[in-house]
Amino acid sequence: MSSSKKASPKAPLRKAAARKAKQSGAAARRKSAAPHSYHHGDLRQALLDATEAVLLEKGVDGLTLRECARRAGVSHGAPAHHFGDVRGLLTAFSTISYALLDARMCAERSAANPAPMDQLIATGIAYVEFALAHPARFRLMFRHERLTATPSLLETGARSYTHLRECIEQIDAAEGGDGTLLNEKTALAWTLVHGFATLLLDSQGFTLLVPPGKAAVRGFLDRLLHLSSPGYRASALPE
Amino acid sequence: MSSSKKASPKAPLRKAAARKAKQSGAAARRKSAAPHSYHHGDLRQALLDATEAVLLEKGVDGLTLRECARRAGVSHGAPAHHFGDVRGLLTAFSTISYALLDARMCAERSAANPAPMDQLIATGIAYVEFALAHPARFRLMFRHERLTATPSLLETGARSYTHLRECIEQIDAAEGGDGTLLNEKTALAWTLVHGFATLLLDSQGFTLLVPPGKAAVRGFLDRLLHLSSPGYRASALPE
DNA sequence: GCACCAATGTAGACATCGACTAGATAACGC
DNA sequence: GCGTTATCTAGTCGATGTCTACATTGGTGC
Repeated sequence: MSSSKKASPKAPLRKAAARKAKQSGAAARRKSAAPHSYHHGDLRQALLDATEAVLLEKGVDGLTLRECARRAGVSHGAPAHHFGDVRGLLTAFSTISYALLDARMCAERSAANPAPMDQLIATGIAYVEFALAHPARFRLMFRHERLTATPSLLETGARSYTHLRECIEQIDAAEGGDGTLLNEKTALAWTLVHGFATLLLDSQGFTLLVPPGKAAVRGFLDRLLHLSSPGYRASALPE
Repeated sequence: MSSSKKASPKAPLRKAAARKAKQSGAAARRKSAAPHSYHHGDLRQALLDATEAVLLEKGVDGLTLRECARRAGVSHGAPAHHFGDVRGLLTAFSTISYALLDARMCAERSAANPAPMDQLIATGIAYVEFALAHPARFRLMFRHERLTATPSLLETGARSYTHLRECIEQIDAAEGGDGTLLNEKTALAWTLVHGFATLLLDSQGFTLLVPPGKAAVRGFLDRLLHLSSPGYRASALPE
């Protein structure tokens, strides 16, 4: 609080609340060493961090631009210089979220058995577990009314489809398929993982059907995805 | 406009906009024959009608209590007497929407072949076609942050699950099943129809995979649901 | 060094929103 | 008729998104 800087007549509102959130992180990120400089230093990232926090606490509908600005310790007008309007902030946040989902899928596929079906299972599990780990993030990613379809959003958003498509094609090739019905099979796999994730998040009735626990959810989805792959039909259900 | 009633000093704002929306309908619904009575007569229904119109035009996020009041031709505070707050209005609207979905499912099942699998197909098609016919309605039904979990909402909302469950049980019985895995099978069918409907509404990438046209969508979903029913696996995919 | 400029942040204004309140009006039971 | 209750109006409040004018800063060119 003992600032060596000159006392501004307007007394900028860089309050304690700003550093309370990400004390060392946000402060260290600033270009200038002064703790109360007029310029934030990395407001863009601070606003994205605040968005994540607000999204966690209050959901998509509870998020406001002014609240994010408050948490970042800046005035309510500051975000406009980085994101334009609230749609810009949410679009940037969604783009990052899609990239996180892509990274999660890549990691799960790398860790999984290279067999085509195991790759599909890993991809689907990554999709569902991402949704369960980041519910508000996942919901926002499909709220087009509050997003702007920028090229980078569309490109990043298409990657999850690409992962599924690759797995389906590998399965088809491994089974000696002729490449027909790839659209249908991809749509089926996508429908399964998306419907599963969405219902787990948004339908309490559905969760009663699915055994609780992460491992059980994995097993359940595993069975669903096996069902959706023709080559594995015979061993899909024990009945 | 030539009102026989005494001129109120406060000049109520029952403007032309009110009757422009549902001229004969709303006016005829009023208990009193006076076109400009202080009391609306059926404001509750008029607000629900306005909600549907706004939902169609501007989506769930664009819906405003004051806008609904304007379209119904009443002051912004009037809706509170019928729905409490905006959550009350949306909850009532969602409850009606769930009832419409239930009615649609009942109708499709009645019109379909009584064979268990055909019953499931009909139910699933009703689910998806309802979502496509009433996108904003369908999206609102799963936006729990803006709804209140009233008993009637929960009860009405559970009916679509009941339909699916009944079909799955019938299929299991027809196949001489032992009743095991009913939860899994119901979850699978629900996942399919919900994921399919949700992706068709919220993912432009997904729609590219599905052949356009109502009949094609029906056929596509038909195949997906056949896939999900073990007894029909052998004839599911031509490959 | 230094003046200038674009980027960044502050502060205030405005229209609109949801919610609340007090009071006006109408409908209904007695 | 009369009182009670339901319904509706109008005003208010705090909060929000967006816009504008202005302040501050860091860097660029000279």
